[in-house]
Amino acid sequence: MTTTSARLLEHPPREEIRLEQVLHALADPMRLHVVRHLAALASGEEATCSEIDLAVTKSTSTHHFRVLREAGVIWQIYRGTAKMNRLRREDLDELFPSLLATVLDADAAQRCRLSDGP
Amino acid sequence: MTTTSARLLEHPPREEIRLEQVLHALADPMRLHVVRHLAALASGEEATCSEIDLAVTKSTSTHHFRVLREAGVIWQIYRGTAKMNRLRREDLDELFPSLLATVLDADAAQRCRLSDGP
DNA sequence: GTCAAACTACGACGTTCGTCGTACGATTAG
DNA sequence: CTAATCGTACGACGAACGTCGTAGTTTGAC
Repeated sequence: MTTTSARLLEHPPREEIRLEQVLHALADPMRLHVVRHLAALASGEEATCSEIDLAVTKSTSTHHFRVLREAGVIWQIYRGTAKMNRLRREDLDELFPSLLATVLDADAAQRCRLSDGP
Repeated sequence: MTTTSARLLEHPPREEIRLEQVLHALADPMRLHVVRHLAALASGEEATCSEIDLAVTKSTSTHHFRVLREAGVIWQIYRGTAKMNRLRREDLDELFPSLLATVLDADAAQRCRLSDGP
Protein backbone atom coordinates (compact mmCIF):
# COMPACT_ATOMS: atom_id res chain seq x y z
CA MET A 1 0.00 0.00 0.00
CA THR A 2 1.05 3.51 -0.68
CA THR A 3 0.02 4.56 2.77
CA THR A 4 -0.40 8.16 3.70
CA SER A 5 -0.32 7.00 7.21
CA ALA A 6 -1.35 7.67 10.53
CA ARG A 7 0.23 8.40 13.87
CA LEU A 8 0.31 12.05 14.72
CA LEU A 9 3.13 14.05 16.17
CA GLU A 10 2.69 17.27 18.09
CA HIS A 11 4.25 20.36 16.66
CA PRO A 12 4.11 23.84 18.15
CA PRO A 13 2.21 26.19 15.87
CA ARG A 14 4.31 28.96 14.44
CA GLU A 15 3.20 31.57 16.89
CA GLU A 16 4.24 29.47 19.84
CA ILE A 17 7.81 29.01 18.74
CA ARG A 18 10.17 30.72 21.18
CA LEU A 19 13.59 32.08 20.46
CA GLU A 20 15.07 30.75 23.69
CA GLN A 21 13.93 27.25 22.87
CA VAL A 22 15.23 27.46 19.35
CA LEU A 23 18.62 28.64 20.56
CA HIS A 24 18.69 25.93 23.16
CA ALA A 25 17.83 23.34 20.56
CA LEU A 26 20.65 24.58 18.34
CA ALA A 27 23.16 24.77 21.16
CA ASP A 28 23.97 21.07 21.00
CA PRO A 29 26.45 19.50 18.60
CA MET A 30 24.24 16.51 17.85
CA ARG A 31 21.24 18.64 17.04
CA LEU A 32 23.27 21.11 15.07
CA HIS A 33 24.49 18.16 13.08
CA VAL A 34 20.91 17.19 12.30
CA VAL A 35 19.99 20.70 11.30
CA ARG A 36 23.05 21.00 9.10
CA HIS A 37 22.09 17.78 7.40
CA LEU A 38 18.52 18.83 6.83
CA ALA A 39 19.54 22.26 5.65
CA ALA A 40 21.68 20.65 2.96
CA LEU A 41 18.65 19.03 1.39
CA ALA A 42 16.75 20.63 -1.43
CA SER A 43 13.71 22.53 -0.28
CA GLY A 44 10.90 20.10 0.42
CA GLU A 45 13.20 17.09 0.64
CA GLU A 46 13.13 14.96 3.74
CA ALA A 47 15.45 12.65 5.61
CA THR A 48 14.74 9.73 7.88
CA CYS A 49 16.04 9.71 11.40
CA SER A 50 18.36 6.82 10.76
CA GLU A 51 20.07 8.22 7.71
CA ILE A 52 21.34 11.10 9.77
CA ASP A 53 24.10 9.34 11.53
CA LEU A 54 24.49 10.31 15.14
CA ALA A 55 27.02 8.34 17.12
CA VAL A 56 24.56 7.48 19.84
CA THR A 57 21.91 4.87 20.49
CA LYS A 58 18.54 5.10 18.85
CA SER A 59 16.85 6.20 22.05
CA THR A 60 19.18 9.13 22.36
CA SER A 61 18.67 9.99 18.76
CA THR A 62 14.91 9.94 19.22
CA HIS A 63 15.36 12.28 22.12
CA HIS A 64 17.30 14.86 20.11
CA PHE A 65 14.83 14.79 17.26
CA ARG A 66 12.07 15.40 19.71
CA VAL A 67 13.82 18.39 21.22
CA LEU A 68 14.15 19.86 17.74
CA ARG A 69 10.53 19.19 16.95
CA GLU A 70 9.21 20.60 20.20
CA ALA A 71 11.29 23.73 19.77
CA GLY A 72 9.74 24.19 16.34
CA VAL A 73 12.94 23.68 14.38
CA ILE A 74 11.90 20.60 12.45
CA TRP A 75 8.75 19.04 11.17
CA GLN A 76 8.31 15.28 11.49
CA ILE A 77 5.84 12.88 9.98
CA TYR A 78 5.57 9.15 9.81
CA ARG A 79 5.93 7.57 6.44
CA GLY A 80 5.56 3.84 6.77
CA THR A 81 7.97 2.60 9.39
CA ALA A 82 10.18 5.57 8.88
CA LYS A 83 9.89 9.03 10.32
CA MET A 84 10.70 11.80 7.95
CA ASN A 85 12.26 15.08 8.98
CA ARG A 86 12.22 18.51 7.41
CA LEU A 87 13.42 21.89 8.56
CA ARG A 88 10.66 24.38 9.36
CA ARG A 89 12.52 26.90 7.32
CA GLU A 90 9.60 29.10 6.38
CA ASP A 91 8.23 29.35 9.89
CA LEU A 92 11.62 30.15 11.32
CA ASP A 93 12.44 32.67 8.62
CA GLU A 94 9.14 34.36 9.14
CA LEU A 95 9.60 34.62 12.89
CA PHE A 96 13.33 35.19 13.05
CA PRO A 97 14.59 36.41 9.70
CA SER A 98 17.92 34.93 8.68
CA LEU A 99 18.54 33.37 12.07
CA LEU A 100 18.81 29.89 10.70
CA ALA A 101 21.11 30.88 7.87
CA THR A 102 23.31 32.89 10.18
CA VAL A 103 23.69 30.06 12.64
CA LEU A 104 24.46 27.62 9.86
CA ASP A 105 27.03 30.01 8.44
CA ALA A 106 28.56 30.42 11.85
CA ASP A 107 28.72 26.68 12.22
CA ALA A 108 30.32 26.28 8.83
CA ALA A 109 32.84 28.99 9.60
CA GLN A 110 33.75 27.37 12.87
CA ARG A 111 34.13 23.92 11.35
CA CYS A 112 36.32 25.36 8.68
CA ARG A 113 38.41 27.25 11.20
CA LEU A 114 38.84 24.23 13.43
CA SER A 115 39.85 21.85 10.68
CA ASP A 116 42.17 24.25 8.89
CA GLY A 117 43.96 25.34 12.00
CA PRO A 118 46.50 23.16 13.79
CA MET B 1 42.84 57.08 44.15
CA THR B 2 41.99 56.81 40.51
CA THR B 3 42.87 53.20 40.57
CA THR B 4 43.33 51.24 37.39
CA SER B 5 42.95 48.25 39.51
CA ALA B 6 43.72 44.82 39.93
CA ARG B 7 41.94 41.52 40.08
CA LEU B 8 42.01 39.62 36.86
CA LEU B 9 39.21 37.74 35.18
CA GLU B 10 39.67 34.90 32.76
CA HIS B 11 38.37 35.35 29.27
CA PRO B 12 38.57 32.85 26.44
CA PRO B 13 40.75 34.18 23.65
CA ARG B 14 38.88 34.77 20.44
CA GLU B 15 39.96 31.56 18.79
CA GLU B 16 38.62 29.49 21.63
CA ILE B 17 35.11 30.86 21.48
CA ARG B 18 32.68 28.12 20.45
CA LEU B 19 29.37 28.54 18.72
CA GLU B 20 27.61 25.97 20.89
CA GLN B 21 28.64 27.80 24.03
CA VAL B 22 27.59 31.14 22.64
CA LEU B 23 24.19 29.78 21.67
CA HIS B 24 23.81 28.18 25.04
CA ALA B 25 24.71 31.44 26.73
CA LEU B 26 22.12 33.27 24.68
CA ALA B 27 19.41 30.66 25.22
CA ASP B 28 18.42 32.03 28.59
CA PRO B 29 16.05 34.94 29.17
CA MET B 30 18.17 36.48 31.91
CA ARG B 31 21.30 36.41 29.85
CA LEU B 32 19.55 37.61 26.75
CA HIS B 33 18.34 40.50 28.85
CA VAL B 34 21.91 41.34 29.78
CA VAL B 35 23.07 41.13 26.19
CA ARG B 36 20.20 43.29 25.02
CA HIS B 37 21.10 45.87 27.62
CA LEU B 38 24.77 45.89 26.69
CA ALA B 39 24.00 46.00 22.99
CA ALA B 40 21.98 49.15 23.53
CA LEU B 41 25.04 51.00 24.80
CA ALA B 42 27.20 53.07 22.54
CA SER B 43 30.27 51.23 21.31
CA GLY B 44 32.89 51.20 24.02
CA GLU B 45 30.44 52.03 26.77
CA GLU B 46 30.17 49.78 29.76
CA ALA B 47 27.62 48.84 32.36
CA THR B 48 28.04 47.55 35.88
CA CYS B 49 26.51 44.27 36.92
CA SER B 50 24.13 45.91 39.32
CA GLU B 51 22.69 48.45 36.95
CA ILE B 52 21.41 45.65 34.75
CA ASP B 53 18.45 44.70 36.76
CA LEU B 54 17.83 40.99 36.92
CA ALA B 55 15.06 39.85 39.21
CA VAL B 56 17.27 37.38 41.02
CA THR B 57 19.70 37.42 43.91
CA LYS B 58 23.21 38.68 43.49
CA SER B 59 24.69 35.20 43.47
CA THR B 60 22.50 34.17 40.61
CA SER B 61 23.34 37.32 38.75
CA THR B 62 27.04 36.68 39.20
CA HIS B 63 26.49 33.21 37.84
CA HIS B 64 24.84 34.46 34.64
CA PHE B 65 27.51 37.05 34.02
CA ARG B 66 30.12 34.37 34.39
CA VAL B 67 28.40 32.12 31.88
CA LEU B 68 28.39 34.98 29.40
CA ARG B 69 32.03 35.77 30.04
CA GLU B 70 33.20 32.17 29.80
CA ALA B 71 31.30 31.72 26.56
CA GLY B 72 33.11 34.73 25.16
CA VAL B 73 30.04 36.92 24.82
CA ILE B 74 31.04 39.66 27.22
CA TRP B 75 34.22 41.20 28.53
CA GLN B 76 34.44 42.04 32.20
CA ILE B 77 36.89 44.11 34.20
CA TYR B 78 36.98 45.41 37.71
CA ARG B 79 36.79 49.12 38.16
CA GLY B 80 36.93 49.92 41.83
CA THR B 81 34.28 47.96 43.65
CA ALA B 82 32.28 47.65 40.49
CA LYS B 83 32.63 45.21 37.66
CA MET B 84 32.15 46.62 34.23
CA ASN B 85 30.68 44.69 31.33
CA ARG B 86 31.00 45.13 27.60
CA LEU B 87 29.90 43.01 24.68
CA ARG B 88 32.70 41.33 22.75
CA ARG B 89 31.12 42.59 19.60
CA GLU B 90 34.20 42.62 17.43
CA ASP B 91 35.32 39.15 18.38
CA LEU B 92 31.87 37.72 17.83
CA ASP B 93 31.38 39.52 14.55
CA GLU B 94 34.72 38.33 13.31
CA LEU B 95 34.01 34.71 14.21
CA PHE B 96 30.30 34.57 13.47
CA PRO B 97 29.35 37.42 11.19
CA SER B 98 26.03 39.02 12.06
CA LEU B 99 25.10 36.33 14.55
CA LEU B 100 24.74 38.74 17.41
CA ALA B 101 22.70 41.24 15.41
CA THR B 102 20.46 38.51 14.07
CA VAL B 103 19.76 37.11 17.50
CA LEU B 104 19.06 40.56 18.89
CA ASP B 105 16.71 41.27 16.01
CA ALA B 106 14.97 37.96 16.57
CA ASP B 107 14.60 38.81 20.22
CA ALA B 108 13.22 42.24 19.44
CA ALA B 109 10.79 40.77 16.94
CA GLN B 110 9.58 38.23 19.45
CA ARG B 111 9.11 40.79 22.20
CA CYS B 112 7.20 42.97 19.85
CA ARG B 113 5.05 40.09 18.71
CA LEU B 114 4.31 38.94 22.24
CA SER B 115 3.39 42.35 23.57
CA ASP B 116 1.28 43.37 20.60
CA GLY B 117 -0.64 40.16 20.51
CA PRO B 118 -3.33 39.25 23.04
C1' DG C 1 -0.45 -15.36 9.65
C1' DT C 2 5.16 -14.37 10.71
C1' DC C 3 9.19 -11.60 10.59
C1' DA C 4 12.24 -7.74 10.31
C1' DA C 5 12.85 -2.75 10.29
C1' DA C 6 12.16 1.74 12.32
C1' DC C 7 11.15 4.18 15.92
C1' DT C 8 9.07 4.83 20.96
C1' DA C 9 8.18 4.55 25.94
C1' DC C 10 9.88 4.20 30.19
C1' DG C 11 13.02 3.99 33.73
C1' DA C 12 17.69 4.55 35.26
C1' DC C 13 21.97 6.93 35.75
C1' DG C 14 25.21 10.74 36.51
C1' DT C 15 25.82 15.66 35.07
C1' DT C 16 24.72 20.25 34.44
C1' DC C 17 21.70 24.06 35.30
C1' DG C 18 19.35 27.92 37.70
C1' DT C 19 18.35 29.38 41.97
C1' DC C 20 19.09 30.61 46.73
C1' DG C 21 21.45 31.95 51.31
C1' DT C 22 25.25 32.79 54.08
C1' DA C 23 29.73 34.04 54.79
C1' DC C 24 33.59 36.29 52.86
C1' DG C 25 37.00 39.62 50.16
C1' DA C 26 38.19 43.96 47.74
C1' DT C 27 37.70 48.80 47.19
C1' DT C 28 36.42 53.43 48.21
C1' DA C 29 34.37 57.16 51.28
C1' DG C 30 34.47 59.14 55.59
C1' DC D 1 40.91 53.27 61.34
C1' DT D 2 35.49 52.12 60.25
C1' DA D 3 31.72 51.57 57.39
C1' DA D 4 29.38 50.95 53.25
C1' DT D 5 29.22 49.09 48.55
C1' DC D 6 29.90 45.68 45.20
C1' DG D 7 30.72 41.47 43.98
C1' DT D 8 32.55 36.22 45.09
C1' DA D 9 32.80 31.49 46.95
C1' DC D 10 30.73 27.68 48.51
C1' DG D 11 27.22 24.60 49.48
C1' DA D 12 22.59 23.32 48.91
C1' DC D 13 18.47 22.16 46.36
C1' DG D 14 15.24 20.57 42.78
C1' DA D 15 14.73 20.53 37.84
C1' DA D 16 16.33 19.54 33.41
C1' DC D 17 19.61 17.31 30.42
C1' DG D 18 22.09 13.57 27.74
C1' DT D 19 22.87 9.06 27.74
C1' DC D 20 21.81 4.19 27.93
C1' DG D 21 19.18 -0.41 27.89
C1' DT D 22 15.15 -3.09 27.62
C1' DA D 23 10.76 -3.93 26.26
C1' DG D 24 7.51 -2.41 23.44
C1' DT D 25 4.40 -0.75 18.87
C1' DT D 26 3.61 0.12 14.18
C1' DT D 27 4.34 -0.84 9.60
C1' DG D 28 5.53 -3.28 5.32
C1' DA D 29 7.21 -7.58 3.17
C1' DC D 30 6.84 -12.37 2.80
